[in-house]
Amino acid sequence: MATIKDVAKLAGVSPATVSRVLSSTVVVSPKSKARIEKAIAELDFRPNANARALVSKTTNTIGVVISQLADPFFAQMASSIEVVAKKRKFKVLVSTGSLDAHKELMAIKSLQAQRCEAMVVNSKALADEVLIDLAQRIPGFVLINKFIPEISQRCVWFDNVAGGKIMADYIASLGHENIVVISTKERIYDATHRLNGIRQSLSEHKISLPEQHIAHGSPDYAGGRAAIENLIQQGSQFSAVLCYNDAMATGVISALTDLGKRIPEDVSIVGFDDVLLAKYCMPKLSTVKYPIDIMARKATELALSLIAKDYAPIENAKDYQYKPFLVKRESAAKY
Amino acid sequence: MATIKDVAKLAGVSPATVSRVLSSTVVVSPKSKARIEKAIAELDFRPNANARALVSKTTNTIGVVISQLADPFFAQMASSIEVVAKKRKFKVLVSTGSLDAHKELMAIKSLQAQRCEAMVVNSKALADEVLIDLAQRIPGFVLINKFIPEISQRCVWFDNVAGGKIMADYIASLGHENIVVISTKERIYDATHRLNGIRQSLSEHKISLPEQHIAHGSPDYAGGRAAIENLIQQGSQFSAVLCYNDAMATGVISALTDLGKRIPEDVSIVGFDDVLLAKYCMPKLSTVKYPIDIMARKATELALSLIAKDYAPIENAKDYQYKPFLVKRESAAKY
DNA sequence: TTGTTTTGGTAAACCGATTTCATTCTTCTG
DNA sequence: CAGAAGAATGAAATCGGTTTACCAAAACAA
Repeated sequence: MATIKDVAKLAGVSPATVSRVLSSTVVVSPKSKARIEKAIAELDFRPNANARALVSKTTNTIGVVISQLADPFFAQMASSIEVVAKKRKFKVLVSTGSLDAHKELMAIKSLQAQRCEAMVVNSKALADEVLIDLAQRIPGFVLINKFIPEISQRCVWFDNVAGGKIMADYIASLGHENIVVISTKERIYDATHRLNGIRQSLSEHKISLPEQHIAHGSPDYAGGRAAIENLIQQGSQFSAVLCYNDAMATGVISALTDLGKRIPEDVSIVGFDDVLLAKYCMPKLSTVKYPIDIMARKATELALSLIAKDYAPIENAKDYQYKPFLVKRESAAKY
Repeated sequence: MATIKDVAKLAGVSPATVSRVLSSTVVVSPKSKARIEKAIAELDFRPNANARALVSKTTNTIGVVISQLADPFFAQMASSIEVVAKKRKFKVLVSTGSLDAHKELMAIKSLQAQRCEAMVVNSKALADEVLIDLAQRIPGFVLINKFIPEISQRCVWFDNVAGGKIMADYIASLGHENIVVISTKERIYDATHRLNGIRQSLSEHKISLPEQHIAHGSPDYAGGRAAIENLIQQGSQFSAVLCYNDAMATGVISALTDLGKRIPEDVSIVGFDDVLLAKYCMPKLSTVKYPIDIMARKATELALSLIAKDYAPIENAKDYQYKPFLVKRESAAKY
């Protein structure tokens, strides 16, 4: 691939002049400019981004850390980040961290080695102290799924407790009293927060939630199926199922319809997240909205603004909390 | 951030020696090595990937070009690429090209500027000649959704015609004779190929497919709904619907159930792709499998092997064609 | 002891851009 | 027309690593 020197030679000028027309900061005589542009086109010259990064000390790159891309929820997140980044002429480096603290840290360090100036990270496994340390080291570091007081201005987060409350409030308001919860152990923060919200709401409504009414599974279709089947096998009676997420809810629906139950006539089901799936499945899923697209956009803008030269920390250091809301569709009905 | 010189100074050696312990190619005396490693840890030194790329002329980066990340189909593709790349210690740069030829080209050029050595591209809009030219310029360039004879060894592709045939054969074998097709104009290659396959199959079965039995829409839930509603409004009679993809099929299901039709008792529906959704929706979608995960893995391995120093073009230059197969679930039944 | 290897390490060039500083060439002013 | 001011350009330093060529000290052989 041609270098700036090749272009300079072909155009009969010095590399400095070529650089000038590339950045168009200083005036270059029209005739040199024309010759240089011709040479650039002729050689299909494309300035080496690495060389540029080295001298300018900026890469225009944003790093994204998520546990996995295939999950529609994370795909939506990555997509929103990419859209905002592209608008600001930033490139997007994606790195997955699975659910392992070490891998997550490696993913972040790799992005650091690339000199990504901004990072949006969804950390499932790293300890708060590590994240705090990272945030202090990396100017454009933004967390997208949790709130840590020490770095509150870097946190775009979702109120999972409120989400749990909303789903339980809803199902209680429909008159259900025998409720089971399908949770997960894989996304421990989110899951326990949601569960706490559910517990809080149910105790307010004087509805009991015995431990054996809580089942766990992987946070997907199969996990939902398995968990509800377990519950049924051990003889639990229920008229409503509160699920950790929409994918699990579809698993529950499928398991229950296989058993001849009608939804929502026999059993009401509430999901969580409101991914595309929720709108498409049958019956359409009543669920709790997790506005991940808006949050991801916000997180990206925040990360990008943190590294802007004119950035000044906001006086009333606030965090960016997003609230859930109920999306009523067809999977839940009066008892 | 600390540089190699800082480390060298702290450890009391020259940068060259530090570089040696980093790459561990040459032996360094145990005591210098220990001091250097201590200095690296102390300074939290992370070698600048851009500087490395500049001198070593390799970035260990693979670029991914897709039209959009949010679509589960593409998310799966990106995910599979990322998994293989990570295994080979490659970073992943994602760039979306929408459906616009110019934007696609810009996306690719941006990846070139980054000096990505490998690229997996799903091109919806670029002309074949442009792609051929690109493939010849970029050693690790692999196309993932189309076959171009001139660069057949760089094409990982899917036989859409066969896919169309399979779905039509299936529906014909079930005894349906009044068939409508929900297609799209947005993904013109895939769509026309699938349609050709359908036409071929139906004519073999002596089933007619009048033009007014083909409706178009955006390749998603809403597009499927709109298209089938159009068809109904203009009075088409049918017992089976062949859809461009699963998302459209769910739209069709939803529109038809809203009208009181039962699926598959009243109308049979066949989707395409077999994304997660197909398994989750109700009724579960009978569909044609597009093994995008396997294909994406293959494409990535191909791209990576193309740039390996020991790469030798395969003698019997072959392409990498993948075949569809039918996934029978619940949305189609005997007429 | 002297000569030859081997080992461990350094200095300096280089990768491909940007940028500062100096220089040359114009053009304008008095 | 001399001199000053301004416009256009080039030479060279720099960014942070890697690598080559080379050197000194230690180890070994004769």
